[in-house]
Amino acid sequence: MHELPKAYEPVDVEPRWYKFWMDNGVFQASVAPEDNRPTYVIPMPPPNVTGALHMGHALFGTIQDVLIRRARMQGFNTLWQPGIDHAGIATQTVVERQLKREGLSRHELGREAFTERVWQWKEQSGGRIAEQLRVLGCSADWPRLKFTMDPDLSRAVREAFVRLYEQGLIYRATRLVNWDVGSQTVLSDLEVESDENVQGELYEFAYPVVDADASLGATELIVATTRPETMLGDTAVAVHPDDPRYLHLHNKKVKHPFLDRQIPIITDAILVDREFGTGAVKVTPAHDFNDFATGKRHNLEEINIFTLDGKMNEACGEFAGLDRFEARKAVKARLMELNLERGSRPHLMTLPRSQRSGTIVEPMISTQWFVKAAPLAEPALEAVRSGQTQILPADWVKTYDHWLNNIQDWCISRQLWWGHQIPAYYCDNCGTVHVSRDGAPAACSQCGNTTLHQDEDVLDTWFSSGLWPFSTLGWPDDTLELSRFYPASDLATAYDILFFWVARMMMMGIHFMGKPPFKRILLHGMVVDETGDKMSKVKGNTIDPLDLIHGCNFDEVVRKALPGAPMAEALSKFKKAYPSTAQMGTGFPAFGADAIRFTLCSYSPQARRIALSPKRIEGYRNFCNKIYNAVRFSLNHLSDFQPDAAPQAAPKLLINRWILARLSRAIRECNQGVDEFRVDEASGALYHFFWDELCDWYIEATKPIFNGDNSAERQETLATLARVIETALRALHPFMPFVTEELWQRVPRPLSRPVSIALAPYPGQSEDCPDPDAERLMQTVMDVISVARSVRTEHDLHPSATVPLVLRTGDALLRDTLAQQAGLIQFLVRTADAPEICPPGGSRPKGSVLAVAGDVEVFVGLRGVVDPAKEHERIERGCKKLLKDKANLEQRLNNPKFVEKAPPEVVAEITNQLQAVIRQLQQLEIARELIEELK
RNA sequence: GGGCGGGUAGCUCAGCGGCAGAGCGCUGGCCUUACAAGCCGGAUGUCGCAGGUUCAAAUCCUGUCCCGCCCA
Repeated sequence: MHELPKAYEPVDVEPRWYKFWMDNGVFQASVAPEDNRPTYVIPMPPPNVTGALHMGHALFGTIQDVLIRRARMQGFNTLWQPGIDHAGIATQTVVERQLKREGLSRHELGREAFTERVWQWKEQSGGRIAEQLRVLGCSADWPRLKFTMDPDLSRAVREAFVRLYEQGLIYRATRLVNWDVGSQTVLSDLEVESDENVQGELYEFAYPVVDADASLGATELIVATTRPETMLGDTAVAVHPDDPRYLHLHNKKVKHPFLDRQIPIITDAILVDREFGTGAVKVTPAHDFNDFATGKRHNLEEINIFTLDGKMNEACGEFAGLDRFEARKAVKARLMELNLERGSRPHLMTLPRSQRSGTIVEPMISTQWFVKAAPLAEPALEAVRSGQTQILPADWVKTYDHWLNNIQDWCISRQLWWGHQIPAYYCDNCGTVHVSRDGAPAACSQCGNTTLHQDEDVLDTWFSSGLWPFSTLGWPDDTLELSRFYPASDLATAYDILFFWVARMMMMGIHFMGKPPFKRILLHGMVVDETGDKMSKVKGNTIDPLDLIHGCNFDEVVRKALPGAPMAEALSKFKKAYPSTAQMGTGFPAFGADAIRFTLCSYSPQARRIALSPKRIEGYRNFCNKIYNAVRFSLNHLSDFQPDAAPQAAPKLLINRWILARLSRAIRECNQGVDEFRVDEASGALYHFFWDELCDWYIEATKPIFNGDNSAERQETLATLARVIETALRALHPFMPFVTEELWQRVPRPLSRPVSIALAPYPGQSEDCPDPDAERLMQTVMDVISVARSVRTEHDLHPSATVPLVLRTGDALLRDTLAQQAGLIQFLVRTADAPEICPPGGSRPKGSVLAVAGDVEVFVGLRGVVDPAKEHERIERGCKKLLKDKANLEQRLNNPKFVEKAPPEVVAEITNQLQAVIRQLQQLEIARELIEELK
């Protein structure tokens, strides 16, 4: 085995091990009939086929990989089902844009040729994200990768559609829907986003009243609107029934100024808010959801005024052919000419925008397919209510309930060419609808006509993703996979797709499989920039995770984050979004996948926003290096060690007992953290153990032993070190798969271990060795050492200078312990000789400074090398703090209610603390006297 | 308008009844044979604001002010 370089270089190491895992089939779920291990299953949220890896993917990839790798090591038959989503609108848009560059449109190409083009594009550039997830270390079962348009998944989609149709849960209806003018398709409610507080205007104009009687009041009705152009589709004007201003107009009509139409004045208490605008509302039933409902109440005509691409249609008279925004100007100009304009004022409003195309969504009346949602929602609610499926963090249950309780029917048809074409066929003769799982029927069931055509539309992409947990396992066939891996164990995803995806999987899973699709739903936050802003191309604050893994200079990072912008501007925006990059020179070094992963794990998953700090990644890159060097040190001593040959007796040395106890504790915390979906606590426990305890204390403590001549102690320590290192690497592996595999392969380990750490047992109860006595005693030893070191530093002693040390305590057990650890103390405090350990009282060592560590008086010999003034300062500082503590404790104890009502153990604890403080104050008094002797 | 988060050290965040914590940054010293991507020390807080409950509140309750998200 070759020498390990001095610093860890992830770029050299990572690709090698990924290949090794793939070659050994480490990630593959087992379908062997005789395999009766319990299963652990995670369906991976399928990324869009158009997508490139972004920090959101890195986050879910990391979290799920931690869960799946630990479960795999724990002996579960694990399946992490990977996949890619065909992403209807997004993909179609990408290819249409490509065609546009060639001067073509999809209509010129025709449906078949266009779909062919999309498939070509998919084969070439789609799905690179799967490759990128591998760079991150994700241990999905890649040979099982599914694409939502694969033939088997398409079959599942058809089957689901037909069954729901047959059950009356899918229907076709003419409704007011959200029309995406940009993509020219209908959208579901969820795909419409609201732009809040958009600066608009509230525009007022007058409708002349037909046969007005001026003696009764106004002869015109002034309405206020934010969309003057929709007046071309007005079929009523509504006022509040009780509004005294308009009583004389009830049952009258107004005249449309541009169209040959009289419009009724109606009274409606639901639609009209008397305080808003003029208290009179124009009603456009075909283009506004509230107006649509009003229209239904009053039987109003619905007049469509727009074409599908957002222009005014033939119903608009002189305005026909204008774009909807031009039409607004034109209508206003004409109203002005006719002297009907009555004013305008600024108005903040909310605009509906397409999540996909970004254009303003137009409500339109249209015939579409819908899923009846309420009957599917009820069992999905019940599954969570009953605990069959658990949502973590539980805060989200309320949101889930609220949405499902108020769910609207789901519009599932889309006017796209890329997607699952709706399996509905219309008779060309009589129009009868036939829904069929196996293609067009030979003849119409009603009239016998043999020419039928299939519905042009495709299904909402989320319809197929809703089937994901079982369509990927072979449904509707009764497969081994389905019986073994459904329902899944955990679903982990960012909270933003709770409705889009999670709730729909719940509904579909329960409906088709009879059981909810997962036992737990784990919702985590979204990665945002270091200042808390959403990452976006517009802001120029996106970071490509691969740039963090492989390293990248900022010029290049910024070129990608804000394409086309001037470099200086882009760079300044980027650095503002990530203040900590100011300390990182000209670019990101190659942090490696492990560092990114550990960083993402270090954030609490329940935080809604995960503010990515590059400096934090650097810290965990350093941690990788720390692990690497700790193992490098260990290997210097362990190269010939073989654990199977060594005696397995429990260690006797305090330091060895202590580290095993601390390791146990860290593993317990880690397992508990992962179990509770607190990967931050889990990773934090291991970090703290490895760095602050294993490296800073244990490894240091082994040095005098390895350099000493006590062979029994050496052997015991070698065995313990080997065990601790190997166990710690296994515990860390789910978080940092690469560095742990790289090191584990070199570390002495039992012969029974498998080929890869990824298959080795995860540390757990079987290796638990609690030892609270060792922890307590070692803590005192550590405190003594820390206190002595503090004294040294505070008195400006050079680190290489040695000092005499006397330790006094009344506790005989402690004296024994300290005596046993004398070598360690000598080494870590740098004392001239072994410290002198004795009971309190008697003559004090001359020329010493006294400090206190719990029940131990620590005398550090400083005669002649120290400034008494400094010591005075140190003592005063200590006194001040102790006196404050003393006052605080006394105040509590002097309160009779506290003594009476607080739990006895709390009172005892406070009493003990007070006594300890008093003792320490007494000792500082002595320390003060000792100053004299320093001179 | 309804709902949900958040406001704790200079920054990013844990903690959610019993002595205010971590990482980074800051700072003093050190190339101590695993690691300077390091080691040994140190400083740092009206826990958004105002009330209340409690022996005890960053933590529970009420109100309030900011910030963010979702829904209508």
